[in-house]
Amino acid sequence: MPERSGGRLCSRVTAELGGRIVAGEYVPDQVLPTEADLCSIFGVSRTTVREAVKRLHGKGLIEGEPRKGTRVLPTARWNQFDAELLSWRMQRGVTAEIVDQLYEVRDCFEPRACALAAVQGGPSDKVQIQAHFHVLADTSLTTEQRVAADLKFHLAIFAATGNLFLISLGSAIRTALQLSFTLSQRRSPMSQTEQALHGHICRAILRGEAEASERYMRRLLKVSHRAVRRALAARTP
Amino acid sequence: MPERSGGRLCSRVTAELGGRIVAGEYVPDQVLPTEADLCSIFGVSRTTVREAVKRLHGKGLIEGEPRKGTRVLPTARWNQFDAELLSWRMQRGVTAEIVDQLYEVRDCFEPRACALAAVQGGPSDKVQIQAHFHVLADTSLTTEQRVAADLKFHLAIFAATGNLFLISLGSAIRTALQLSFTLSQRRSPMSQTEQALHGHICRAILRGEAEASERYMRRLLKVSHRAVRRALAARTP
DNA sequence: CACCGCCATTTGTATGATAATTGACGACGC
DNA sequence: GCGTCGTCAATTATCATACAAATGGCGGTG
Repeated sequence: MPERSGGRLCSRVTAELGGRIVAGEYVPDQVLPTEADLCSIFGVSRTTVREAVKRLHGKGLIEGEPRKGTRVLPTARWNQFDAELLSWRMQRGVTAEIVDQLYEVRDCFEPRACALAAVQGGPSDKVQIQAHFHVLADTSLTTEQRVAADLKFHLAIFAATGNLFLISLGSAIRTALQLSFTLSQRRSPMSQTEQALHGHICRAILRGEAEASERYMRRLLKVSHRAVRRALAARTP
Repeated sequence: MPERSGGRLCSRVTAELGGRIVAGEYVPDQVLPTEADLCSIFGVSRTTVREAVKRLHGKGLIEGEPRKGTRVLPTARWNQFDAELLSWRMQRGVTAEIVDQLYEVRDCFEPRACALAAVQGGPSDKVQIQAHFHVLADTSLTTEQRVAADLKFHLAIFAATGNLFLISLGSAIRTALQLSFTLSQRRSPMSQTEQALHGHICRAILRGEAEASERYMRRLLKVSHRAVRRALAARTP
């Protein structure tokens, strides 16, 4: 029985059940114990189980039909960009595969987001980006604080695009990155190269230079990806 | 009382409430009637309301705390790529803004997905892509059937990448495109240009030509975007 | 052997009650 | 007068129970 404290009971059950599903304990198509069984498994009432199940249904993980039971949906129907789902996946082991796929995705849209921010971002958006960069460059802060600033820097770029989809995508990425940084041993202070690239990106966006910001972001992602992979590889063996 | 038939009661309430939120009837931060009020508004029991609320919670639309009530979260925390959420947004009016942002995102991902499919896709993946293209090219079928094949063609490309995030993205896009096609008056038979571009993409992927497939997909998206915009503009005035 | 109808199982919905959380207000002491 | 503390009330969270609806299987019957 997971007696992890904090948070609502329903949330804990949701996380437990969701975690087991993403861990492959219950595989797509069919399965999942009946609600009554889940009650005894988790030691909670049917109401609570049901609400957890509904939350997972809302994320596209499962689907229920009377008499036939509640079955796990194929992974293609899961909302892989859901922040909670991502966090469950990464807490059950940050594999190189997840990280690689994540950077693949980031490489698709972050450079473009830079270009959009440079062209379409308003002055207030750009000031935000700059502000977060300044925190990032402040060497007197703790690593943790600078990691937070790093995330906010990237989120501010998304916000500047004004594209709801990209903004939402940013939130998901935020969760993933935060975990990948934290779990992969809070990599040593950001390299000089990454530091410098952040600066280049920031300035390019402020000046409205779309292509330059795009290029710099591509390079940053390449460098960052390598760093995360190294940190990950150094942990597992 | 929305007496729309079909589907479970809980699903209807979820769609109604979710629809009202995305329509801006309840704005972010604060508000939302108490559960008891929602019961009388929708004419259902508290159990049902609660399960609908939990589903929306799972999508990141709302958050509840005892005594403080249930409040709408800022749009940045919504899972914009959730298929249901997208469908609610588009059913309440497919604005040019949504379509534009959607194509912006597609332009980020789909060309890259083509390149990945060309390089990393296995033989069976590629056969699938080809099969859907052949349906698409069959002029003897109904428009509806070919629209379906069009969607499947794009989904097959995502599937061939093997990247879970991209595959999930495809599902969301699928919903959006289906609606945008349907609502925007099922545009006249796909233009010759689009037809030809699908063929170019298909062949380039089968041959493993990453850059070529990427280029063709970019052109297809450009053409398709214009077509949808035209269809949309012709409907509203 | 084939067809029909009843029964058991499982999710869906309803109802009522109790716990837990937290904001608001008022009483008390300094 | 002012601050601190306790009580109250409102609202979600959780529990227990019951009934409805759907569906697959089982057994009865011709």
